[in-house]
Amino acid sequence: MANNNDDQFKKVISHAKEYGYIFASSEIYDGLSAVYDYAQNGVELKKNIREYWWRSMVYLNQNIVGIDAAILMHPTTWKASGHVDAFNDPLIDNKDSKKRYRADVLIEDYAEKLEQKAQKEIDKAKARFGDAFDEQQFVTTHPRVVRYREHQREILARLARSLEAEDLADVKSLIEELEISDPDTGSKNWTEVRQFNLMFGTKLGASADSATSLYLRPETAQGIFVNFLNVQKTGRMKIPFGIAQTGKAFRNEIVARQFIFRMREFEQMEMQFFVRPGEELTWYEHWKEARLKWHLSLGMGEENYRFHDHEKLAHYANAAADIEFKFPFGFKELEGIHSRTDFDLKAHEKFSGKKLQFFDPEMNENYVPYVVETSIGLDRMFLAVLSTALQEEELENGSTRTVLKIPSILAPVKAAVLPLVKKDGLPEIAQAIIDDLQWDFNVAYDEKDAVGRRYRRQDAAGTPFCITVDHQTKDDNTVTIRFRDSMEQRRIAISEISETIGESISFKKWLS
RNA sequence: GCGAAAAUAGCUCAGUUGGUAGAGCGCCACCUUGCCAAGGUGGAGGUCGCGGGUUCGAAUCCCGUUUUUCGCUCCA
Repeated sequence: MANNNDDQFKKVISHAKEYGYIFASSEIYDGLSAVYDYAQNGVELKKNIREYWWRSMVYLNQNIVGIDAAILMHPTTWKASGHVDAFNDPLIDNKDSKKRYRADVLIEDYAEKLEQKAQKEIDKAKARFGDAFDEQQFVTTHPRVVRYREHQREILARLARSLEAEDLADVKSLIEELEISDPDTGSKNWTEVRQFNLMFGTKLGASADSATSLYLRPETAQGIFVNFLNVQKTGRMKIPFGIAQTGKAFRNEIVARQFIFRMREFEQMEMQFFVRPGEELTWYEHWKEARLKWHLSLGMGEENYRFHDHEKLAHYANAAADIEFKFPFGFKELEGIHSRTDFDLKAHEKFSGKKLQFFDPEMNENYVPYVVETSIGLDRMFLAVLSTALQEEELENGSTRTVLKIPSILAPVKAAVLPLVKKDGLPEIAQAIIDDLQWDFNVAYDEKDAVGRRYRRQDAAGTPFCITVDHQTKDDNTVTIRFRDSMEQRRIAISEISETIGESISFKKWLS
């Protein structure tokens, strides 16, 4: 089972390369870890997914508008968002158990144990003295309690000092002095402490000494939050309303793997929906449902999706769920729907000193809106489509067919126009058909090899329609249209081609 | 970052005890006059991931290194 899935995943990866969807970045230099390029077909599929999302979110919701914020943002943004703290971890490995821990957490846990010991003494005394117990006096005089607490304070103070000064050697020393061991195995054989910063740093300004340190954004959401008031004012938006954005984000993952599932440079499609405080959970449920409906509209199988509600919530959220998709390597997060409360806007108010509030005429008051976020990984969506679409079919005649059943609205090339033979004027007719279709659709031409083989070639590339020009075309201006998924063929007039394709890739048909 | 496995043509892979780099598919040209792949002829494409070493001689043995896959770890 696992092997089958591995095989399927390998096939997806090599098919992605062979048919011009995904290449490893800088391949001639042996590639770059966890960075990939979208190739000639990949760029079309990605663009089509983005557009399918954008139309659904922005065009079909009169109270949602889009923006495209810069990747570079003022550095204080990341202090306010919490990324500077939360994305910056001092990590240490145990050489024996091969386990990795956060060094600061190990030390904090040790300090916590001291506090527990002190608490134990207090509880003991409390039990002994009953009502006569003076806790205030006890904790300041009892030698063991005083010692535990003092020691704890010293440790935490030193940890804070070391982290502040980025003195990782001292953090290591602290672990050694305290004889902290691996919680699992008891080993004290530690590596050096290393700082892992998940944000990519860069410099603004050409000369090194005057340059400002910046980060490449680790999420697109903050570009929306800092523009909240601009959009609200200039767009005359009334709560509830949303701001949508697609764009690149960057994370220096410790381990980035599984093809394009986890990349260091990736693209998000996010929408932040601003609501009245207290109404956020209603909207949270609304967007959970709406987003799942969007996924299901593509017809990739209801059984391939499931919700995963978060039990452990991030510091800013009061409800969170993932839409998980069944990738070749199992169910994994594809999209997140988070109720982010007023955390982000409040934080930006605090750090910027600017009010980020909405005057609600119905309630006649100002407030900081609550936020419900939908955030989907475009690259993950791409992988979901590609891995589900790739199928090998056993045909009645015993042969197998490799076919990419990409939903036609997302397919990179909508139709291939094929002259049955490359003479007798058929190529010229085919070319004339292309000249007409290419105004509305991305179409391809192929005259090489037997037409059956060309069909298979287009199947493997994911093209939903083949238009074949034959000798009869010269007599009555009809062609054969052949459908990728059913392999069915139908005779239609040249004048009907555009309408037939157009109908099958109509947003209205797919999204309503 | 640790551990394990791997890296040979566009793809999938073979390559014997170290002795002149191969197959299938794909690609290109021409022929075959063709409606569901795999007819014929010809052709292009690889300093075997990279760098050292051992050897008369290295894809093959040794060391290092890079990348990939899987596991651990982390994950807003």
